[in-house]
Amino acid sequence: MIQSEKRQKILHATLAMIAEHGFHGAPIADIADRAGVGAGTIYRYFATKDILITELFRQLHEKIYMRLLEGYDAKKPHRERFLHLNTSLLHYFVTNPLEFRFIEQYLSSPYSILFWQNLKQGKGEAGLFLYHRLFEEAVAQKIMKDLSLNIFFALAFGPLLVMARENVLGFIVLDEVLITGTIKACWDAIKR
Amino acid sequence: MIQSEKRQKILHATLAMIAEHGFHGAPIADIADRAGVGAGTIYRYFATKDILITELFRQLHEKIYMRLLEGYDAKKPHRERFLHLNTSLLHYFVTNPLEFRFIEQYLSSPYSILFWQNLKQGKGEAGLFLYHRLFEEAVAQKIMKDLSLNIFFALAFGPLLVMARENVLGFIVLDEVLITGTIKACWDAIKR
Amino acid sequence: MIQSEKRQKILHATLAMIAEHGFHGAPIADIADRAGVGAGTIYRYFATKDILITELFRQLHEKIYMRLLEGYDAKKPHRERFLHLNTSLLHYFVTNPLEFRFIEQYLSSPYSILFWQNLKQGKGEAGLFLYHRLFEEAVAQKIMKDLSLNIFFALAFGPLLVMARENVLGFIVLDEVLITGTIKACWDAIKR
Amino acid sequence: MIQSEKRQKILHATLAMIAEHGFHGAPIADIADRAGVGAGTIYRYFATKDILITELFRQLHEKIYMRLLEGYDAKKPHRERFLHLNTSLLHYFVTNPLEFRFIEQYLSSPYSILFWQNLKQGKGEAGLFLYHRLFEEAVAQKIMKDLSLNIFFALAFGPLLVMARENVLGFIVLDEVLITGTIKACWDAIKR
DNA sequence: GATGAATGAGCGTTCATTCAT
DNA sequence: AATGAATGAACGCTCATTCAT
Repeated sequence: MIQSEKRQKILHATLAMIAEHGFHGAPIADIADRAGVGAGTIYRYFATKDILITELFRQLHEKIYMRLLEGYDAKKPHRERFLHLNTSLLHYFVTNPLEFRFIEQYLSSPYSILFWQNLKQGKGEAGLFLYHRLFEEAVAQKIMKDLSLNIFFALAFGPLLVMARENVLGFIVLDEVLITGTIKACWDAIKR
Repeated sequence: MIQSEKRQKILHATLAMIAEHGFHGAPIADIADRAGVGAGTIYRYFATKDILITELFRQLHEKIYMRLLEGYDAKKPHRERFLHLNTSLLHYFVTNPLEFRFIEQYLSSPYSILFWQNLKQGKGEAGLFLYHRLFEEAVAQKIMKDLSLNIFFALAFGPLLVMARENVLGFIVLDEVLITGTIKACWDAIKR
Repeated sequence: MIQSEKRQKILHATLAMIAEHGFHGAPIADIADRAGVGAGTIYRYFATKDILITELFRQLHEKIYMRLLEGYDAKKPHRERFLHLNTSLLHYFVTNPLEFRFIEQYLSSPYSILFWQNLKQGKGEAGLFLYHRLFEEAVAQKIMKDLSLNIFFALAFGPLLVMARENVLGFIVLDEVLITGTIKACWDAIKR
Repeated sequence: MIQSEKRQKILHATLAMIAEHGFHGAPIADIADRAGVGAGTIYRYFATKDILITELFRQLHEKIYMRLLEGYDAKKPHRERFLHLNTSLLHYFVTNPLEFRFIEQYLSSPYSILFWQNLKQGKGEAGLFLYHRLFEEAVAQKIMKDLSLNIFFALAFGPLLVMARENVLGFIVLDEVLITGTIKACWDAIKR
């Protein structure tokens, strides 16, 4: 097994363990077992458990950002761009429930405070950047309500996160129709 | 100090510790110190740490439900009722940031699985019940879109949770005007 | 309830708890519950738990000694006296299994070291004293083997303790005939 | 140090601590110190303290059984076989006082209930098996008294246990002559 | 005198991290 | 480079003892 493969196995085992059992139920020994490596080996790739977790989040975040960019066309109408982004994101969470469970826990915990701060300071390329531009333009063109960016984020992401959670818990089954329908409703909340 | 006071002190210390430092950073010894009691004392009121945490959530949940009922009038128009509920809730989170931080972490963690299941099975009186009725009526009267309950919950709560988080992290300052404005936008998402 | 009654209740609760659950499984709180008194009350009668246990043993020891004296006639033949003492003792253990369980654990634990030392130094009146005299006389009169006192104790008490244990564990049912028969066999071991 | 050595060091430290200070006075931390290992290390070899103790007893029991078999010849006369077994056992206890102290406490405590039950049900090879056969034959051949097995055990082991205790407490000094003499007296108790 | 709530030292156990192999 | 046995600090929890009522 080459190095980067091993690194990925460790990251994935961490993802699965935390997604399924929470931060509480994910000791390094179990992660190592699940990754098929020795416990000590993990420390050759990640200096501490916290860094492993932070790095896992960073990687997922980047991966999702890349996914959102796929097929995104900054020249299309704002509504269409918005639908594209949110539909992609929700679709991603629905097809990757473990990742969603991890991200959800990460973002709700004190772990994420640094992430949020960096994000708001514009450090690190992020999906938010796309929304940022989209919202600013649309507000200027009076297509969207005259609300602040943070409010738009709330109106745009909030419903999506709750739906992804309901999906992961088995309370709803999200198909393409339902996803599109709901994202359209989100648009209603922000459009003028 | 009378017994129920001490119990409340313990619950509040738990709330504050977990809100500020996460489940990780809240050992019983620290909670006890913060509550001004001995570590052993906590176990006179709560059999295990898990039960303490679960009970804390249950109590907050009940308290918030009561708060939502205040001034709620089932005879008023649906939009007004919706605005009342969501405004009250967001207002509550804004004025009780520690409680929000705790609730957010609790609901994102495996702790909450039981809670969600009970909720969906209608066990325990909950704020959701009010929304339930409200949504069903409004859908029947073609005031709201023809979406499922779970989708409404997502559209109604999602933005609110994100805003409360942004508020607690200091990214936005929510005043009454902003709260009302955003909740009205939420209504746009669900109304026909 | 008068004082001495309460004291007895505490002693009996201690006896029962330790007999049934061992030294491990007998916290003061449980003993207090079983005795029907407050936990603090126990400390008005016994300075520490160790003293309570030691005093319980002392009391049982004295009680049993008194029992052995009943009907004991130093003028009867040695064999008869021996049969009387051992039969009484085994009978006592059979009819008081909790006391036997407690005594057995006490004597096997480091608690008892002091007791043994005192006994050997002749401190405290004890059943052993009767045996002491009996053995010395019988050896002098060539009725018993020419063995040391300690060996006689072993030959006289050893079988009795094992039988009492087998009885308490339900492996044998000891009736009068069996008791007498076995004690007679013990006599065979020590007589010339 | 190889693994099995470390395991043995832990078992021996447990033996010594419990023999000297009782179950009470043998916390894992002290056992670990005495074994020269970290406290956590013990849990790599034994899942719980109870399992450590139970396993220690099991191992001692097996070792002693093996010792009794040494030089045991089922074709020799019953008396000789009996003297061999009991002399070996008492000799073992005299030369291994710590083991005797531990075994004594173990067998008197609630720990041992399971052991007794298994023994009586014939589970696990045990020294008792040898006695079993010996007694049955000797009774059939009218060499021994017509008593039940349990009674024989009492008459055979009882004195031996008391003597071992007196030896360990320093009240008697058992040499070969004394051991043999006493065991012969035990035979008198069971022979016809 | 009697209580039982309160205490905190001390327990058994876990687990992030280290390091000899 | 990789391992996993070893570690011990830190955890959740218990319980003998105290003391305000």
